[in-house]
Amino acid sequence: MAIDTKEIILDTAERLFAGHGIDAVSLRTIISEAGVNLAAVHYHYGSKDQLVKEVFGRRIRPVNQQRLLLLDECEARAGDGPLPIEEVLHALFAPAIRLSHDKERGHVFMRLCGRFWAEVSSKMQAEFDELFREILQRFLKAFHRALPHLSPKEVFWRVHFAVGGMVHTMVDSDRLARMSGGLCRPSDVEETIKQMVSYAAAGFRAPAPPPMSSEKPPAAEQEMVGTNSGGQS
Amino acid sequence: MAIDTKEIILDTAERLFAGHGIDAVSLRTIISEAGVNLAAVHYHYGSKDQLVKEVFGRRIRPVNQQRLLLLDECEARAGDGPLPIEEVLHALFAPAIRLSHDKERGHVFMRLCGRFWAEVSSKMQAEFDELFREILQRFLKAFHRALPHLSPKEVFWRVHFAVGGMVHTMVDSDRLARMSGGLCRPSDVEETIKQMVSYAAAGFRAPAPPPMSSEKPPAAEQEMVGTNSGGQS
DNA sequence: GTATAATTAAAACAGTCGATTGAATCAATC
DNA sequence: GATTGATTCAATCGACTGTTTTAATTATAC
Repeated sequence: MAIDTKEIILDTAERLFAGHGIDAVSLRTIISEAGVNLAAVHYHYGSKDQLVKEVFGRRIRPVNQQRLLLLDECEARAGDGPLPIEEVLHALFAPAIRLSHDKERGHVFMRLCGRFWAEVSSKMQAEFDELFREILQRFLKAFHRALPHLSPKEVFWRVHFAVGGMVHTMVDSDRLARMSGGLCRPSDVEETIKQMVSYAAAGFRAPAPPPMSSEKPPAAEQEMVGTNSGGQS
Repeated sequence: MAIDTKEIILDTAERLFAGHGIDAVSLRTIISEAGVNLAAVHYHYGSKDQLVKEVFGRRIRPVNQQRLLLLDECEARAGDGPLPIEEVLHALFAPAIRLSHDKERGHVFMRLCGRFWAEVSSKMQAEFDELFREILQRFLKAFHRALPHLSPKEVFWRVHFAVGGMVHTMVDSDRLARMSGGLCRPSDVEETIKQMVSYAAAGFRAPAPPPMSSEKPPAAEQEMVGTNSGGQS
């Protein structure tokens, strides 16, 4: 009867997971909302965990592909020169944030992704990490190429903060819109991306905080920023 | 025979919530670990929700008090002059992060706080917001005083990103330590605070992104997508 | 038509959940 | 010692969980 039971389950689960969290949504809530039978979930997906994984994987796979694609293009443009930090950050942020308008229910994905990041069961944590390992490695190198004067430690810290801002935007953008009284409009994707890139780029360019006690002499802080191969402004 | 059943429940719940999440930890897990009776939880706290609220409130109240205290001192030092952005950020970050060393189980609180932020039930969301309303208002004004050239919208966005970095550090610092192969040491509180302040201060000082070519007017909001049962409206 | 497989439906499984009960225990006061 | 109030105990409640089973239905091929 239904157009495609399998897909209806996936769509409904995605919407409910995003709205209320994974643990808070039971299979019965999903099948009730979707108008299908309970056994259909296990018939098509085997278990709730696998359903959860598929709900997430369906969205994140194209996102990560596009991230790598944008990074490839960025590296191609840069040639042997340094990578513009804004472009690297844009390649990291834009595919995830932009998905919120590519699909009609895209804004659902934003909250969904954040939920997964904070709520995924420890059993699935390993698979979850694996989904992002390649992305992390590629972008770590890219950030190092963009800001060679930063030590690997600083790069790790700042990637961490950048991801934090991204995840927080995905999970909590509703609160931002509410608290700002509508001044900030997270539903405006391109504006959101610009804000994220602008803030994170400045954060990445911040001078490294002075070492606490040992190691790392400040050395000559000769900034290599300012001359790149591209003529764009 | 226990020293203080009420407190043992609180401590155990805090530790388990921080480690596995709120929904994932049942009262029976808590009372089993704490060595108390199940009814004791309801006797002392009434319900799981209230236990959750107390677990969080016990830690966050002194943190927010100290935040306001540090902000007061910062404002007193500044007199009528502008507030140093680093000091404002320090007042926001340090009490929460530093708690991780004030108490033995402090690092537990960091993960706990992040869990609450992302996982608190929608029913408790209002009370949760209320806990931070005063803090938000005070710090919004402080940030505006520190960087008067920023529009309120920019301030909101950047507070959002700063909080995101903080929350992410609380939730996911384990992953940072693991992924960086020990290069980053989130257990080093002062170093962590320095990294956070350095990154966020630069982000706050970033030039505002140029306004979009076509500033979206708040025209027609996007309607709910999906098939509904033809409800006329 | 029947045979065969894919899919859906209804019911029950075994387990956990938060919450409640009423009796048992304890400490302090009279 | 008896009384009172606070606390803890074991047992149980009804509801809900993910999962499985078995039967009915549908679609497709013979």
